[in-house]
Amino acid sequence: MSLPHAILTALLEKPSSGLELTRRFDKSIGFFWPATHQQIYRELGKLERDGLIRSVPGPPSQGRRKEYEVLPEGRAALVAWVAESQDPKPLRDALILRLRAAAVVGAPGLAEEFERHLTLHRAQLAEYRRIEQRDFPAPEAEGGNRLQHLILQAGIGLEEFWIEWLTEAAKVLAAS
Amino acid sequence: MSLPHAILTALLEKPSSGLELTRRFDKSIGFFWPATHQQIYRELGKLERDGLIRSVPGPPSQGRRKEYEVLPEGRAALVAWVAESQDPKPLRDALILRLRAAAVVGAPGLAEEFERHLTLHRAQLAEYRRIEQRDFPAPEAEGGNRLQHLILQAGIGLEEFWIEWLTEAAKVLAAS
DNA sequence: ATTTACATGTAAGGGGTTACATGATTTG
DNA sequence: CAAATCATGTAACCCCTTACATGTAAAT
Repeated sequence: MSLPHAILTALLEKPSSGLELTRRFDKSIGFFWPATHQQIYRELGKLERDGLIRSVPGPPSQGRRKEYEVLPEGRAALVAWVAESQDPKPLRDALILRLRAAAVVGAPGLAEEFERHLTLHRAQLAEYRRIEQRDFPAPEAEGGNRLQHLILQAGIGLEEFWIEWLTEAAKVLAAS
Repeated sequence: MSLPHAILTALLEKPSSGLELTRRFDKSIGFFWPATHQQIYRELGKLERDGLIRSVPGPPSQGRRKEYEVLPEGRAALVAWVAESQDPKPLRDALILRLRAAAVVGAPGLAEEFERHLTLHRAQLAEYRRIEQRDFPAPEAEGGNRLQHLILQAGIGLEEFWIEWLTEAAKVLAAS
C-alpha cells in the first residue's frame, strides 16, 4: 500500500496530472519508490473512486489532461499511514544471490558485472551529491527541510555502502 | 528470474525436498532472497517440467516426501545466469517514503516507528555477527569461503548503515 | 484410534513490468 | 493536413503474499 500514499504526498505538494506526476516521480520520490505512468494512472483511478482525491471538473474524455488534488479524506489517510506499524521488508538482492551461486559453480564473467554495477552506483552517488549541493548548500537549522536532507542522506549512504562493498568484492573476484 | 536460480544453488549444495529447502532458505539464502514454501514448491514444479532438476524415482503421491537433484542442464543454466548482465533494481523503501510524507503532513507517531525499526535492525545485525563468529573465526586465505564471507559482510554492512541512519533520523524526529 | 508433526499443494489477490492502443494537441 | 508529441488508458504476464486444503507418517 505504498504507491497510493506516495502519490498522495506528491499531490499534496502540488496538484498535478498523471503525466506530471510520472515526471516528478522520476526525479524525487521515484528515487526510493519508482513508478511507471501505468501504475500511476491505475492508482489515481483507485484513489478517486475511494474519495481520497478528485479531478478538477471539466469534460471527461480520454487523452485530455486531468488535474488531481487531494481531498481532506486523502490527507487523513496519509497521516494515518505515516504512523502505522510496518515491519521492514527483508532484503532481496539478485547480485548477492549470483555471488552465492558463484561460490558453488564458479565465477566466470561475474567480475565484469561487478565492475559494471560499480559504475552505475558511482553515477547514482554523483547525482545525489549534485542534488545535495543544490538543495542543501548550508548547514540547516531545525525545520521541514531537515527531514528532506535526511532522506537524501539515506540514498547517499546506501550508494556509498554499495560502492565500498562492490570494490572489495571485485578485488576478491579478480583474484579468484 | 532469481528464485529458480536460488533453488538451483541450494540444491547443488545438497539435494533436498521442498520443505527442507524452505528451512534451509530461512537460515541462509533467505537472508537476501526470502521465499515461502508455496513459492518453492511452485518453482520446483517448473524446474522439473523444464528439465533442470529431477525428483528421485518413487511412487508419486501428495504428502509423500520428494527429493530433488540438479541435472547438468540445471547447472549450465545457473552458470549462464551468474554471468548475465542485469541492472541493479532501484531502491524501494516504505520507511523513507513515510518520512517523506511526514515532511509534508507532520510526523506524529513516526519517531516510535523508527525506534522499533532500530531494534529490529540491531537484532538482525547481532544474528549476522553470531554467524560470522561461528563460520569465519579466523582470517581466511583465498578459497571458496572467501566469497561466502563477502556475502555475510554485505548483510552486516547494510544493517550497520541502517542502524546509523535510523539513529540519526530518530534524533531529528524526536526534536521536531 | 486419535493426535501431532511432516509434507505437498491450491486459490485468490496485490503490485510491478512490459507492450500495446487511442485520443488530443501542437508544430511544420 | 501530416507528423510529432502529449496524455491517458488497457491487457497480459510474472512474482510475491496470505489463507486454506489435503494427504502421510510418527507418537501416545
